[in-house]
Amino acid sequence: MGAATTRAHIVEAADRLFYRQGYEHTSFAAIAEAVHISRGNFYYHFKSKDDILSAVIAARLESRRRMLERWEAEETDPADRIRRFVEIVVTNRADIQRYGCPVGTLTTELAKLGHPALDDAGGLFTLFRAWLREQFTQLGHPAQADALAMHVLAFSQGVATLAHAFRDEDFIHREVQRMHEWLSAYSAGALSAAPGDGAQADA
Amino acid sequence: MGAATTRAHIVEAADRLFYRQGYEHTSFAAIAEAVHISRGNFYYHFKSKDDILSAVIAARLESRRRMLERWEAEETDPADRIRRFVEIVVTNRADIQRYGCPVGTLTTELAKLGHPALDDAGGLFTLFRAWLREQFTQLGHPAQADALAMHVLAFSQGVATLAHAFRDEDFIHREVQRMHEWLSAYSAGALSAAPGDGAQADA
DNA sequence: GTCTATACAGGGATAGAC
DNA sequence: GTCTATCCCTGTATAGAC
Repeated sequence: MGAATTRAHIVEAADRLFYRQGYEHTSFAAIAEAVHISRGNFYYHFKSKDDILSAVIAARLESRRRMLERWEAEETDPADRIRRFVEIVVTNRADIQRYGCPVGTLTTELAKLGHPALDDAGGLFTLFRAWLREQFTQLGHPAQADALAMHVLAFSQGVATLAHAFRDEDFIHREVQRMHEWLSAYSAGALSAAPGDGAQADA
Repeated sequence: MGAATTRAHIVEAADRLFYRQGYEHTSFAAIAEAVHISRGNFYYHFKSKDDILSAVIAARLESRRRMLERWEAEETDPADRIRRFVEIVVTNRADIQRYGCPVGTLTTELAKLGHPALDDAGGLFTLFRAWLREQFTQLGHPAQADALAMHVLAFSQGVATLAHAFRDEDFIHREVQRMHEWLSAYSAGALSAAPGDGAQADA
């Protein structure tokens, strides 16, 4: 097994374990077992546990970037792109109910640990925020775009946290439905019919 | 110093540290330093770290129960009681920006640890959920009361998570304002004017 | 590149003196 | 009730053989 693939396997296994068990709670022994290598061999590929975390965060960032690029290619209407984002909690409902949101839970944990990689992990939130902001701007709401982006992010975090706590799948579907209705007020069709920009669409 | 007060001091310090640093990350040494007792002396008051956690959860439950009872006494209108709940994220904005929501972050951590006290911690969510459900029922929405309660909980979790991640106070105020506007559709005044029950109030 | 053996630190828990 | 001393386990990290 080459070094490159072993390294990739470690990152992959660590990613999954950090998500499911948390970063601090995941030991080298657990990762080693998953990858089928010895503990000592880690240090040929990474110099520390923090180093693995950095690689995991970088991998997640890259993965999410590719996902957003795919959405942009597949959906031409910014409103449809935002709907895609909202649907994440449905698409990933099984994992979310079991482990919560990979972005939110990691950020929260690193913040409590006072871990230096917190800012890097926060980049995941920033990535989604900027992307959503861009979509709302294209929809014709440049002045409120960032606030709207944050609102959609808050939706996803709120749904993920409670779906995780209560293991409630119906709740996810209800909140997504509600979000889609809220979004329809900001889509192109409703916009042309509305006299104002957003204050009214919100009420 | 009597046993009762020492025990209370331990619970108090552990509560604060579990909130700020997380449960697993908080060592006996850290609690001992905060309470100014020796490590060994813990085991006169508690038989294990899990035992301290149980006491902390029980204390939080009792604290929140008293808070809700106070709100019920101070506000006669159920709509005002719900508004009180929504305002939590403003009232506690400093701590929330630094440490997140005490209920959500603890529940998420215990879930990742596979900790047996997870269900007890979930009782905090259940407490708020049942209380909010009761207020919405009194407002005249018995059929949707639970879904509305969950929606308000999701709001608070979403806001807390993002306010924590971005340390953004303006965001908190915007989302609270948005929530108050949404709630106004469910208050007694708007209800009598609306033909339907809730589908419309959401749009 | 991968292994075994091991050093070293930290954390939970116990024993027993005072 | 509180202390000190200590045990034991787990976890990260290193050394060095293969």
